[in-house]
Amino acid sequence: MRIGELAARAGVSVRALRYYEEQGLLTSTRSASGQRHYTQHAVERVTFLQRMYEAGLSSRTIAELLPCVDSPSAETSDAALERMAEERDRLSDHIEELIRTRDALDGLMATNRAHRETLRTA
Amino acid sequence: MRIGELAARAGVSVRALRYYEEQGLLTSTRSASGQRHYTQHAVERVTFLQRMYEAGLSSRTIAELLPCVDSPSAETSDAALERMAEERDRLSDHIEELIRTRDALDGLMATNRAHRETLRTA
DNA sequence: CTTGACCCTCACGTGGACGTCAGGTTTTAG
DNA sequence: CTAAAACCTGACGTCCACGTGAGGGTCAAG
Repeated sequence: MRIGELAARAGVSVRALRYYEEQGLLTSTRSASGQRHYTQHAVERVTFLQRMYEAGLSSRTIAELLPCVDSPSAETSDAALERMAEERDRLSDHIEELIRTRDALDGLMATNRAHRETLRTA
Repeated sequence: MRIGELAARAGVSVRALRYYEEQGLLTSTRSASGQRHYTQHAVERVTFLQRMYEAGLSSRTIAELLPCVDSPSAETSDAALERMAEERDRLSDHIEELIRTRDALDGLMATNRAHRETLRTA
């Protein structure tokens, strides 16, 4: 498929796909005229990339993880696996922090609603 | 206390505090010479702001929530409370997404380690 | 009374993941 | 065969939470 279709299927912009390639996160074969072509597999690759971005990883960091994704347990993936474990732990900490933040918001909302009840009863 | 001390206590930069004030998220009294002075309460205010930023809220969004924080159940906080509930839900969804991402990373790591075992045994 | 730490207000710089316009080629539908 | 739609490569624009000087007052200590 061409870049427009991949963009539609993966739910991202064409510009984003070109950017991913520029960052070494996504490869494509080129037709004689220079147009990018992708396989079905590219869709899940892009989904994976989106997931990593959402987790707060930078393009550079994602690039460091890719050997681990593409060729499991190759010699070169030693560092990648370590990096992945590192990012996983960072993500885990972040999740816990966000949960505490959600609790804080819940507390604030409860306080407000309690006050509201007080006013209505008075 | 002055701005330097608040920065140290809250663990943020002096620049950040001035920025928060510029965005209407933090107020200060000024001395005759124009220097900012804060009360103890400012420390927790800044901590709250940091928490909101970490949750992915923008300055504008945080500003919309503040009436709810400052004067619980005032007339003006109706919209604020609704906004807060909205952001809480958004945060909750985000947390779940991050957990799925962590699971994905765990799966990748497991696959890699399994391959590694296979290679060692062979 | 001077030195050094701290404070002030502009105001431009930064990094990252794209958005967007320019100017041109290629593919597809009719 | 033609026009629209889709694609290409630069390259500058955007947003946002600050970082970072520039240039100049302020305050406690010696």
